Amino acid sequence: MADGAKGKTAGSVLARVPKATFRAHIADGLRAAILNGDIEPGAQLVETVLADQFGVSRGPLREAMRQLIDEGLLIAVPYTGTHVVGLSVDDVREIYSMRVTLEIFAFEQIWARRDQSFRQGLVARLDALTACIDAEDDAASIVAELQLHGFVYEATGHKLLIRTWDSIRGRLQLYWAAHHRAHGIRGPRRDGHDRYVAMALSDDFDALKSEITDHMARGGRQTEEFLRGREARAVQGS
Amino acid sequence: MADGAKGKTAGSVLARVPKATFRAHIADGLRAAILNGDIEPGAQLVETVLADQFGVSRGPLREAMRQLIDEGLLIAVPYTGTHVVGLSVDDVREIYSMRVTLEIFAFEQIWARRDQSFRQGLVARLDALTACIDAEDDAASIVAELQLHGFVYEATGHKLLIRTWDSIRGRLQLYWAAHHRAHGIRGPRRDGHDRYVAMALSDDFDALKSEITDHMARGGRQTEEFLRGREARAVQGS
DNA sequence: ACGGCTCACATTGTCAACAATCGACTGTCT
DNA sequence: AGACAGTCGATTGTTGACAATGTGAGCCGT
Repeated sequence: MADGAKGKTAGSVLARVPKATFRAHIADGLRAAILNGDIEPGAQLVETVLADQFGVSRGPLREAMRQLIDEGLLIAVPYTGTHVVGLSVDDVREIYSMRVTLEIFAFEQIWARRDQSFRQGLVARLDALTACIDAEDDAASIVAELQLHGFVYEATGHKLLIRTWDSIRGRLQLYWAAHHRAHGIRGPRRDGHDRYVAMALSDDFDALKSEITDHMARGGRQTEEFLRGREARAVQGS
Repeated sequence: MADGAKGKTAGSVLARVPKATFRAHIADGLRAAILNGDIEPGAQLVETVLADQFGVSRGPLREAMRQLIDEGLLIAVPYTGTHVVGLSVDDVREIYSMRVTLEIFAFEQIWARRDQSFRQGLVARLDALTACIDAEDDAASIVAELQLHGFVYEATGHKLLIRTWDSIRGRLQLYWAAHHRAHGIRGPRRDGHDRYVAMALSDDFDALKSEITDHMARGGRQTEEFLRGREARAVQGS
């Protein structure tokens, strides 16, 4: 609609001024604290305490919490309390089974449209992930792996799919982060993702499908085993 | 208070006491108003006005609005305004393409576990839908169709999948409701769903898959055409 | 000693007032 | 006449106080 836009020199790089609104800022901070493990799964969150901690009133904090509830990281019961979501084997199974379907769907969407920039982007993110793994930086590896997979979703341009991925990513990161804190090294080995990317750039869609299925099965199994061990320990410790 | 109710005969059916909290109540009311067409797509929502209208303060209303934003029914830009989401052809394409994938996934999950109660539930919802169509009650038909498909998702017990369906259902209902208001009769004919259910109860998974694909293609095309006509009219009218 | 009741505390839900920001209008300068 | 700066109204963002609700401890009666 008549944007006129004459100049606007290089709009892309400097578009990120703080942009205001506490809500988003707080939500980011809280999310980071949860995924970082500063607040552990199952812990109760009290609005007044957090409000003080963030130095804001309860209003914006409330809205931030509600956003995290929608992301599936928090659970609230009225007039009673709000807790960080707990870790459960069932959830992991659901997340990984869903990822298989969604990721294959993503590749269906983009398969015929894979261009140079897609290939380059994918390889770049694989390199970044590999670098993090080689540097043995687990936290960075988790982020890099999420970005590798996230790039595929983004590339489809399918807004609804991206939304859905966003709603899963948080929980996935929560599990990985917990795994990382417990065992140190977590991520799949390098070659796992090498094969994944190779298939993604190949012309054999069926091979990619089974690679995704295997990839997820491996990841899911690994995470499940970690959780089962954790549960066993919890029972023992109680 | 302290109802003490030792008896509580039949705990399952009466679990739904009002349960308090304005937020949910307002969210329901607002959602209904939007889907009903009382507030039309693209319209601006002003917090103060709605707060008066609902007879509550801006606090709870704000949270209800934020919930609808997460459901994809509203769009807010900070300090500026909140609008009901507009109707777009791209969105419809995305929704229907996603539905194909999700619904096939749902049947994959439940295929081997289809028991008597599943079959009965499915048929019951088909009958309900058929009755609404025969009665030419479009509004009820829309709800019934959503419940038919929703039943499949629910039956999987896959919480994440159900969540995802919930996040799509609102938008889908928005489009159908708009279509209904514009053209009166909207829904696919009876036999479309008859075949769908027949396949869902058969033992031929591949046949079901193609039926779902066709089913969605028909629905998507129909909705798309409606939207294109609407856009053309809008351009003409402007 | 056990079950039920009451009461106080902790926490969330709700409200009305205040501040920050955006968009458009208007008046002025070139 | 055109463009820019300043200002005004509208709307959302934020705040602190107050009300409703759920939970657990302690008390009383049996």
